[in-house]
Amino acid sequence: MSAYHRIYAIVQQIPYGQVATYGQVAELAGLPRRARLVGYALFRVAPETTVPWHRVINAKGEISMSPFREGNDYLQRSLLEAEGVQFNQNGKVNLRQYLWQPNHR
DNA sequence: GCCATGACGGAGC
DNA sequence: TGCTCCGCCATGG
Repeated sequence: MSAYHRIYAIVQQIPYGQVATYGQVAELAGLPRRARLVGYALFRVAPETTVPWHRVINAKGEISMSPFREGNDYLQRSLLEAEGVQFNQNGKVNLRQYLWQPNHR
């Protein structure tokens, strides 16, 4: 089983209306300090799976932009807003409010 | 099998 | 408060 597969398994557990950070997903997947791999993994699978990739954002509470995404980053924001996640003026979400807390169910 | 890459994170200035 | 730099390492060519 590849590291990517485990990452996807974790992402699928993120509840509707909540978000998780790359580092958090990496840790839960048993891959501490490999946040970059999480982002890379999602980049490679995004268009082909039902994984809620849009619920994964960076530690700052922002959507990670990349020229390779060609606008998918904006789509991500729309999908989150559709789930009730609110963004502030700086394009950030309040992690204290929306961050997924596995322990807390 | 070697090498560049990359949706990050966090320390340092 | 904000920008830069560096460590991390699986994947693909």
